[in-house]
Amino acid sequence: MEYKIKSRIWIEADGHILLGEGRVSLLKAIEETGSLTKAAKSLSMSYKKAWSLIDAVNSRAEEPVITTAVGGKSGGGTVLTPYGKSLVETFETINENCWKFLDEQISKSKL
Amino acid sequence: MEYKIKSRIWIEADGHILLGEGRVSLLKAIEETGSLTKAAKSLSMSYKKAWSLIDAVNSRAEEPVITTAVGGKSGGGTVLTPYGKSLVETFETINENCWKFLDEQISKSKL
DNA sequence: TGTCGTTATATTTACTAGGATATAACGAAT
DNA sequence: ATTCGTTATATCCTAGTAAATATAACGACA
Repeated sequence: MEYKIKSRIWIEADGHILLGEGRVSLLKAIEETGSLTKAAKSLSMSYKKAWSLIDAVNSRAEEPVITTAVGGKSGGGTVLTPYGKSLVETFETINENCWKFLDEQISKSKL
Repeated sequence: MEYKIKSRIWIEADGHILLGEGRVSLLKAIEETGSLTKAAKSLSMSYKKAWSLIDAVNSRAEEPVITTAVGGKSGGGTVLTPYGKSLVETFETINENCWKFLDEQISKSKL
């Protein structure tokens, strides 16, 4: 029986949560599908929840994270801005670095 | 407006959570008060919740984390075992190291 | 102009984690 | 024997969160 160490990180802006693991996977799903509806479905998440998450991110981020289009032949869609992509990218690198760091820490410890 | 990075870590045993921030503060409160009832009160936590948390820790840890006494003049009490103390200590050091590490990471990033 | 799939939002329903409450057992001291 | 404060556990009940449902607005295209 071994102990394992886990972590969750998130980025805060102005005391409110801006970006966590859930929101990052949603943003990535948006990038892949080009639509908030499809992204929500691909994560088995209700549209409402997905929309609230994205709304929270957008209202706290220094720049918009997505651009939305309403209407048109395809009904519209949602795409990530370059700024949104860079947010996702730095989050994921820091997150992976954190995991590695913690694994080192636990193996150094007496447990 | 600045972004800050936060984290929560926890230790798992056998796929189940063993120790997180909440359980650690409870263990510390037990160490200070010598009683599960008083520890729960000092954290404004119901006895039931405190007991369930401690029970979960005890059932997953490799060695007992507390010893309990029932009855007697003072009604009984709960004290941390040396193993419990060492768990708390290593958790807290790793946690603080993690915070420092993440602060470095975010300041290195482009955000 | 009517259709379509999307964004956007409100409202109602269901679920579940936690709080409140009650009670038993225990044993040292008086 | 009685008292006392604690551990330990069961049951009920509430509140806050998430899901389900409904509906409006939009605009390119046929």
